[in-house]
Amino acid sequence: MERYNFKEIEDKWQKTWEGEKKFSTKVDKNKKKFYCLEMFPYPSGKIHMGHVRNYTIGDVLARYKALQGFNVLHPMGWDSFGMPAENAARQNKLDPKTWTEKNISVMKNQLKKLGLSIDWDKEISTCSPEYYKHQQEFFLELYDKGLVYRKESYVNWDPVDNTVLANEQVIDGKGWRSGAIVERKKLNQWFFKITKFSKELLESLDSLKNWPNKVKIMQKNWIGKSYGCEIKFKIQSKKKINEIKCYTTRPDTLFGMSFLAISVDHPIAKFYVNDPEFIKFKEECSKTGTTEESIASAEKLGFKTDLLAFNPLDENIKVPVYFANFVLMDYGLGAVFGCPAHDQRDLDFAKKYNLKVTPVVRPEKNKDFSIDEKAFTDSGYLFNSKFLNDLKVPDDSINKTISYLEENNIGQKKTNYRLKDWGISRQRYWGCPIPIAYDEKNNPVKIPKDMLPVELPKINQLNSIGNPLDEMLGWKHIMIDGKKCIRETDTLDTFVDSSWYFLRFCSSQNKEYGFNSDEVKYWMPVDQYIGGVEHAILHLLYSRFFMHALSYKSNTLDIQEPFSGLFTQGMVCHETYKDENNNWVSPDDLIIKDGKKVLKDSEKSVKIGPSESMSKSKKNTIDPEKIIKDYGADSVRLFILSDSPPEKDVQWSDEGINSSYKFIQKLWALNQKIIQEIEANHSPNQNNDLEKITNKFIKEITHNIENFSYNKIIANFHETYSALNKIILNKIEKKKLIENYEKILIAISPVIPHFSSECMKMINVEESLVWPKVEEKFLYEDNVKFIIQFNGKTRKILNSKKGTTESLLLDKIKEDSKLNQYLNNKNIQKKIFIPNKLINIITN
RNA sequence: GGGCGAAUGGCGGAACUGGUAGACGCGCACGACUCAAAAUCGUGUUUCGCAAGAAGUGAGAGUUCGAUUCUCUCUUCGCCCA
Repeated sequence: MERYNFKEIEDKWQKTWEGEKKFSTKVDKNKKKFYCLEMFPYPSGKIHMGHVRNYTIGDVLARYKALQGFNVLHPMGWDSFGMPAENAARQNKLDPKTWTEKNISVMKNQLKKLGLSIDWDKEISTCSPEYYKHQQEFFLELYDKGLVYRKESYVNWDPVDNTVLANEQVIDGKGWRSGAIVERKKLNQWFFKITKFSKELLESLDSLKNWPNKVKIMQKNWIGKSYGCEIKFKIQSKKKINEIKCYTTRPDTLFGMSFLAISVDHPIAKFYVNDPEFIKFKEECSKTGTTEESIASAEKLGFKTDLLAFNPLDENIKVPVYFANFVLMDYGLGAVFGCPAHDQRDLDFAKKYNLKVTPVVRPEKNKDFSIDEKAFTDSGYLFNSKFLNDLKVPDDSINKTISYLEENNIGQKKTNYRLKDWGISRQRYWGCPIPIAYDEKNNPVKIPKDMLPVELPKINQLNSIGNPLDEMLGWKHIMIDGKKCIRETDTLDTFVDSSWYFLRFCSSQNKEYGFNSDEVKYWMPVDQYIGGVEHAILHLLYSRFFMHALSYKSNTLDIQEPFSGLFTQGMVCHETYKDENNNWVSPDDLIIKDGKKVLKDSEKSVKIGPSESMSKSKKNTIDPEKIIKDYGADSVRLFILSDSPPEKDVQWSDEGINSSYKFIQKLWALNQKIIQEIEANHSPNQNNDLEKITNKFIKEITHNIENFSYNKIIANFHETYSALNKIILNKIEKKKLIENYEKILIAISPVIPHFSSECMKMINVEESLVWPKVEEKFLYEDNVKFIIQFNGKTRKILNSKKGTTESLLLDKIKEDSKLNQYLNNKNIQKKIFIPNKLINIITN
């Protein structure tokens, strides 16, 4: 028998689909829409197994929804601005544009070989001027709405490469390339006012019913709403400083206050700018990075001022005021009061500077309590706190203290968010230019609409130092309304590019504006968004913000939430290998000899390590293109779904892909048998289970696709294959066989579309296909399996008619030679009977 | 340190609202075909036991006629935040 020639058949169907534009979609208001979107890839060079998994999961859903009659939008694009292109360009001395475009064309070809049902007519690339032109318009639109502003802010500065580093380029406080210690440096930068929507972004999370709970919790924590209090502290000073305001979530610990700590960027720092000691201290502070983590783990440092702060609850108590490196100006008010007994950071600080440690919360009333090395942060009762003593911590104590502070006009209840405004300036070449220039007084001027897009100037070679746009004088200097201006040379964070691409897909060719509002109204929101959980916070939050911001004060757009459904898939893992010198070894360099994996060249054995997420550094990657070439796209699709539930990690294995390949060959053999049976043209005959098998299969597979239980779909495939194989030679009537086989082929088509199309062609199924309905009548069972339990232990399964009564079942049990033993010489104390399911007899 | 989640054969994993634990796949063993091997097909495969049977879902308790599923405590691991 002829083997299944996947190469020829897959190629044929991919060409057919492309030729007839099978997957191109248009707005059709008579049809219900379904917007299926997977996170678009960064064109890094080649697709990897993570992409294969992501896009296969999405493709199964898109094809299934299309068969169900939905008008499906399933587009693809390229997140094509970003640092890897710049790094590659510096290394290989070429233009990032050339590098990126080459990668896109390679990867697009690879994706096409997977047989995805993508509407390539809607393809977009964020680095093309047709795309980022509209992004620049949006920027100016948000600028007009007051949602964009400029301020001085810290960046990670690499003093050797003279460049700004992203947080992930800072490794252990050092620059990833130069190894130099990273400094904090202040630069003028652009921000999106995401904090304006803190409340909305938090509250509308509840409306996202089809999001994983864990992602919603992560976003909630990131936004970080807290209830607290702003407190005024009177200051004793020879300078013109009367008071300092602090924000705190723990006003109830005020009697434990032993110092006040303020940020070096706090307004009162201006009184110290000429103090050489302070300047030195500020420089010292700039040596820690900008991430919360690096600030938290750095040694706590303070600079003692000549100021004293009064405790607002008892003016006889005065405490010193310090500038401290762990207080940031952009959280709260840039000033906090220190209560060492109940905050570990404050305790470390107090120990270093010999400050008083007064405990004010103790776990039990009327018991001695003191603080040693560890701050006490649990709940308990207040003490050492005069009129607040014995209040229950935290609820009573915080509320009562706030009431007292408000009544006495010392403090005010306030809600605070951890979320900070989104810094969007990047001192890089390969990004979307910010459509702003500065006049001679350095005031920002919008680039007029008719001068958009601000195109990135062509560049021949990137230097390793600084931002190349700074050097492009011809580009930088422009005239706006007859005035000499200088362009902004920073580019936008690439997260901006991906914050609205899903809108662009709705009308990707629209020239006038970023999208057409009619088309957006029809397609949006994305019904199912699929991608890695690593984007659970930033990308998803930024996209949500962008929708809120575009809808804000808009009469054309009123969609707040871009993604009504979200699915986060797991990673693809592979075993790791090391040679005798502990160097990573690629699976491609191994062969199997005597059942053991050995090095191809030397035949030396390797150490097999744990299965880990595929990465170039551990050399445990598998190239999808090679696998598709060897096994075919359908086999790859089948395997990538089969072993694990999609939300969990999956182990790639040679045995696994091989088994999928063999399964398709078996299906092909079955197909040949079926064709022969159809040609045999059997006359009608009773008594076979074909309809039952078909309908059971459709019922299960429908349920499993709806629930993202894709691994169980593959199990359904195997079960159905075995069942069919058993009955197929039972001389089934031609018409019935074709009808059922067609349904089965449609049901497997979302996973293995090429194979299914080929088989359908062989039985001449050509009309437009519809997902089959389950016919319950074929699933009706006369007999039910009754579970017979004695004292809770299952002893036998009895087949009996549906609706068998308790007493009838009991009779059957008494007749059964094995079961009646359990009743001999026993009294029945109790019987639990569940109709058509179970009887449990309790005896003594 | 905080939040979230997970733990089931040699391995990946099934078990819908509590009701036959181990579907399906991998691996392994045996058998058929073959001079032989590969491929293919068939049978078996939680553990102990020849068997009848007993034990068994990370550990310990609890609720229940009945718990992988619900509650509590603990252990280990993963992810996110710090």
